[in-house]
Order: sequence, then C-alpha cells, then structure tokens
Amino acid sequence: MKKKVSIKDIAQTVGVSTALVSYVLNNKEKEARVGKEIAQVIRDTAVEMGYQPNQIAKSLKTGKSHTFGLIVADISNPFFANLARNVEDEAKKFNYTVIFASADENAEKSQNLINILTERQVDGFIIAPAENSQDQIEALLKNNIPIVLIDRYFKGLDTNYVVTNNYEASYHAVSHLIEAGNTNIGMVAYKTDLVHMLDRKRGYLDAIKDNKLLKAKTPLIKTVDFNATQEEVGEGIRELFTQNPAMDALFFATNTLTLKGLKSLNKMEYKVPDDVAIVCFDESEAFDFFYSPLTYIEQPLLEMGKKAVQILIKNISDKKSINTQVSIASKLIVRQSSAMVVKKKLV
Amino acid sequence: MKKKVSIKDIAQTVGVSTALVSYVLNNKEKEARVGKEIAQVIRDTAVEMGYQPNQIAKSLKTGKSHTFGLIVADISNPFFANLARNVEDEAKKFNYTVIFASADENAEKSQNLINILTERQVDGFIIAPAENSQDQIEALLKNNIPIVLIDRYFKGLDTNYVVTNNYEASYHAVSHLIEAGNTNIGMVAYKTDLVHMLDRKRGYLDAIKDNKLLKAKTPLIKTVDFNATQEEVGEGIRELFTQNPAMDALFFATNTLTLKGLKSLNKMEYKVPDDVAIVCFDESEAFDFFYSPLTYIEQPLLEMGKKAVQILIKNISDKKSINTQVSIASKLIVRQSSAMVVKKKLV
DNA sequence: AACTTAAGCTTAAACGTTTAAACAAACAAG
DNA sequence: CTTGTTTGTTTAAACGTTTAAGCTTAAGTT
Repeated sequence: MKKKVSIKDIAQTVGVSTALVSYVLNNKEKEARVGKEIAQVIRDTAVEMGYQPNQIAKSLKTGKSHTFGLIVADISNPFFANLARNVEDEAKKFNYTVIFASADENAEKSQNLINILTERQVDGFIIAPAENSQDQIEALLKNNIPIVLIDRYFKGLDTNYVVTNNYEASYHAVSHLIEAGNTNIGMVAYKTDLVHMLDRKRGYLDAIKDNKLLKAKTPLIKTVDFNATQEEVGEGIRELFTQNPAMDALFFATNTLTLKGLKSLNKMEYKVPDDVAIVCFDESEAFDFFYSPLTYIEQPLLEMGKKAVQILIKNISDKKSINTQVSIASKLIVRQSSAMVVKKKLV
Repeated sequence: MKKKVSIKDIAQTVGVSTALVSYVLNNKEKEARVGKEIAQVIRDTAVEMGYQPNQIAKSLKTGKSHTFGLIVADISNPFFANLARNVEDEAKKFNYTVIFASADENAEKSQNLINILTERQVDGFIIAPAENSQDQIEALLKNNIPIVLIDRYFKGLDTNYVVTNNYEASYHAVSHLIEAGNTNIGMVAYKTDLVHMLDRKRGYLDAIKDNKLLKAKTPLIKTVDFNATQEEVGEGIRELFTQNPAMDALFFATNTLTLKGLKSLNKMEYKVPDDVAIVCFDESEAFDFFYSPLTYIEQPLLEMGKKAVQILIKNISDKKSINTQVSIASKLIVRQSSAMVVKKKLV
C-alpha cells in the first residue's frame, strides 16, 4: 500500500538536501557541520514518517552488507542448531545478520551455498567445512573473503579456526573408560579424512597404546558413512563384536552415531554398562534419558560460537589481521554409562 | 586481492555495452534481440572472468531481494530447528535465501528482528509469532509485506497461516489416555494466550468433558512460564498431584515441557506408565530413550515447512492473492508410556 | 575595506544492476 | 528510390544510499 519512505522523502518534507539527511541519520553531524536545529527537525521527521533505512542501498554504496554466512552440515542437528544459536546471539551484538545454510557434508552443496552467499555479498563466512571442500576455502582466501572455520579445519591450510581439542578429549574419554576397568574398547566413527574425526580417532588409538593397564592393544575401530542408517551403525557394532567378542566398551565419535548406536544396542539387547560401557562425543537430551545416563564429552558450544564471530568480525574490519587459531577444551561429563562395574574389575 | 568482476568489466573486454551483457546473462536475448554470436562471446567471457552477479545491486534495482525471514522462538529448539531445515530446503527450490532469527517468545525481540529484516528488504516473512506481537503482524500487513504465520496464528486476524490441528490432536491424545484406562488426567501447558496453546488445552478439556468412561470431570491443568526451569515444571506437577492425588496420567503440551517434566518425575520417583501414564506433543530423540518410550503427537514438520514456503512465495509474486489458511493433521504415535496397565483397568 | 575563515548547506558522482527508449544499419516492399 | 520493417546495439535513467567537493553567507582579522 504505502510507498516506503526514503531519505529523499525526508529531505523533501524538511526542505533540505538528501546529503544533510544522510549525515544526520548516520550521526555524522559533527563532521559535516550540520546545524543543531535542522538536525533535530530531520531526526523528528524521520521518526514521524516512519523511516527505515534501506540496507540494500547502503550495502551497495558502502560495499559492506553487515551479513555473514554460517555454513554447517545440518541445521537440524542439535549440535549445529545450538552452535547456530550462539553465533546468532553474538552476531547480533555487533549488528550483524547471519544467514544459515546446510551443506549436508557435501562438497558440491557447499560450493553452491558459498556461491549463493558470495553473490549476496556476505562480508564473511563461518564454515564447518565438508570433506573435499578445501579448494573452496582456498578460493575464498584468494578472493580475500574473511572466513573462520569451525568444528574442523584443514591441516596445512592457514586459516582462522575455532575447534575443540578433539585429540585430548578423546584421549581423556578413552582413558577414563580404561580406568573404569574396561579392557576391550571399540570405537564407532565416521569414514572421513576431516581432522576433527582423525583427531578423535588418534586420541582413541593413543589412549589405548599408552595405557599401562591394558594388555590387549589391538584397536577396534569401525567407520561408517555420514548418512549411515541406524541399521548400518548396528551392523558396524555387530562386526566389532565379531572381531573381538570380549569388547566391553564403546566410544562413539558424535551425537548422531551415538543415538543410532544406542538404538541398535537396545535392539541387540546389550546392557549398558554391564555388557558394554559407553562414552560419546557431544550432548543430547536423549543421553539424560537413557536408562543408564551417558558419559559424554561436552563441547564448549557457547565459547566456540562467540569466538568464531569475534574472530570473523575482527577479520572483516581488518583484512590484514593475522590468522587466529583457537582450540577450546571440552569437558568429560562422567555418569553411569561408564561406571566402574564389579564384574569388570575382576577380569 | 582481485577486484570483483562486474557486468561493466565484461562489457569492456567484449567491447559492447553493459545492457547487452545484462540481457544475455539474464537470458533475455530473445526479447532484446541479441545477436547469437555475440551472446555466446559474452557468456564465455563471463565464465572466463569468473563473473558473479552482485545480488545487492540487482535487488536495489528490482526491488526484490529473493530473501525472506523466518522468525521462530528459538532455533536451538529441535522443533524449530527441524522446521527451519525444511523451510531452508523448500526455499532453495525457488532460489530463495532464508534468514533465520530467534525471538525467544518475546514481543520486543520480535519487533526488533522484524525491523532489522525489513531494513534488509526481505521479500516476506514466515513467523511463529510471539505473544503480544499481533500489532507487529498487523503493521506488516498494512505495509503490504507478505507473511505466513506458522505453528500459531491470531484469531480475528486474517493472515496466511500453516498450523497443525492442535485441538483435534489434543482431543485425540487425551481420549487415547482415557481409553487406556486412565481416569484422572493432568495437563502441563504454557501460560499464554497463543491459540496453539489454547487449542491444545481446549482439546484436553473437551476430551475429558465428552468422555463417557469418565466420572470425575474436574480438569487438572497447570500452566508455567515459557522460560520455566525444570524445577518449576516439577513444582507444577507436584501441585497437580496435591490437587488430585489420584492423578494417573499427564499430558504435556510441548517437547520442552515434556523433557523438564520427565526429569522431575524421575527425581520424584514416579514410574511411567504405572504411576503416571504420559502423552506429549512434539518429538524428541529423548522420547525414544526414556525407559518407557513415550507416546507422542508427531507434528507434520515437513509439510508445514513446505506449505509455508509455497504460500509465502505465491504471496510474494501475487500480492493480491487471497489468504491461505492451512491446518495439517498430526499423528499420534502410541507407545509404552500410555500403555494400558492392568492395575488401572481394575480401578 | 579587503580578505580569510568558519559554518551550514547543496551538488553530483558513485556503487552494480535493469530496462525502456532511442538509434543505426540492413533489408524488403511498393 | 523513398518508405517501412526488422535486427542488433547503445544510451541513459533509475533504484536509495554515501560522501568528497563546491558553494554561500556571515563573522573575524588585518
């Protein structure tokens, strides 16, 4: 119905040039030596007329959209949804708008999203990079577009990143399982070369290798596809048990793997922690409701989200700034699923 | 580093006007009668030079940003996160970009987000409106900005909306509890006048009133604040039990209420379904892992997301189109938490 | 009185597009 | 050979801002 009010409209009703209006509404009266009274008049009429600046026009002129893209694997995954919320809140503090997008761990989709968002002139990106998306990240760097990687990064690629200490967290978690008396620990992870996953595996492997309590040092890792079904995860677990029938503990590398794994274990009627102890990465409401509340690795999502935004915004305002690489410690929340079991202590 | 390539750059290298380049790259060669060969040259050089259209400039000119806002209560709530993902996917099909934002059920935040997104010239909104945000919605309508309400709507406000059949779903769920032998059914809901909540309460009340099996028709509703803690929900449940010690079933109005309620019930050592049967609204991974898997009302998130996007986009392209109001049926997923219990049948 | 400075405001170009309108050349028709 | 039509292309204004530079008038300095 009503046409939108522009700076021109205000200028017209007040009877001044658009320049003056622009100066006043951007609080540049001092620099532009605008008269006190007329400034007030402009401000008042702007309010009266219900003026809303057109950010699109502003962006075109200034070359800054005050927007950035957040590309994750899947916004419906609670891990990313929580991260996204923290990013949103922190961005708002700096008057930035975030555009979320889900790449489904797929390099092609990722490239597509980067293209779309670049065309929309986002000022930068926070990306949880998919496998084989290294080139895309390099291309962004080459084009001098600020980015911060999150959750994962690429070895040998000098970028900003914010991750958790995957290696140490895994090492610690698996050590905890060993100390709780478990002697044959399996791990279910994703089949990928992304560092976060490799680090989690390394942590597992080293914990087993290093631990004096353990005689049998043969690792038991099963990797599945990112889009593995519950059945496939179940199949993986079954294989681990075949490989070593004495397996008495499982370490899951992510929340989704854990959920699928637990359902499979239920179906196969393994009891936690008596038949298998469990420790896993990430949180889930579900972990609280499992009959044996899960011991899990709590990632510092709030800090990660905040830090990523801060680094990105610093990088946007100062493109020459040096890369910041942050690793924030996770916390092992110990509960029943990894409790020391008498039966095991005797073994 | 490298300056971005514009249509002007292409025009220069090819040796034509920018108009021609624009026509070709927008596939308007036919209407603009562009020569076949030169068109190909333009296309090729565009690719060679790595041209990426500046959507900001495009938007300014055309007045369409091909972007819309999705305002929900909290993107980290799985209900909204899932909805958001479905909206994202559907929007992509129409080459629309979505900007998500969380209003925390707070009218002030909601207004703030609407302002920000309006300034960013979004073409429309999908909104799960907060309480007391009716004015904001009316203002958008008055300004002729397309909107689709989702999850809730306002009685007496003629808008597009997509919701589930809250009344019927509740009625059905509570009837199911009665048929399973429960005779004193309590409900925990949010303290709000938003229709979806009122409808869920009405469904509960009517189911109790209508049912022939029931003698005691005194309703047992406890409402809590949107940001109620687990303890406050627990306190509410305790009060219901005080009010009627014979309460043998609980109906929770949302996923978050359920999670908090279940934790409280666990703490108070009520057994499900023997002490209390449970039925709740929404899904949660956690419901699968509760020792007595929950009976819940599954909302049609995929259809809701899709439909909302479709209606919005239709409304954007044809602002005069009549309002579409859709209610999609939910499904009651019956499991153990509401199982018929022998003890109860005998009462 | 002649000049400088300051204060207050306007002009106009620019950002990267789109698109109606104008133009030019080639061809066809009478 | 005029006139009209078609084909291919350019011109230029516009979208809503920002901002450097220019222009007036008034007030201070010599």
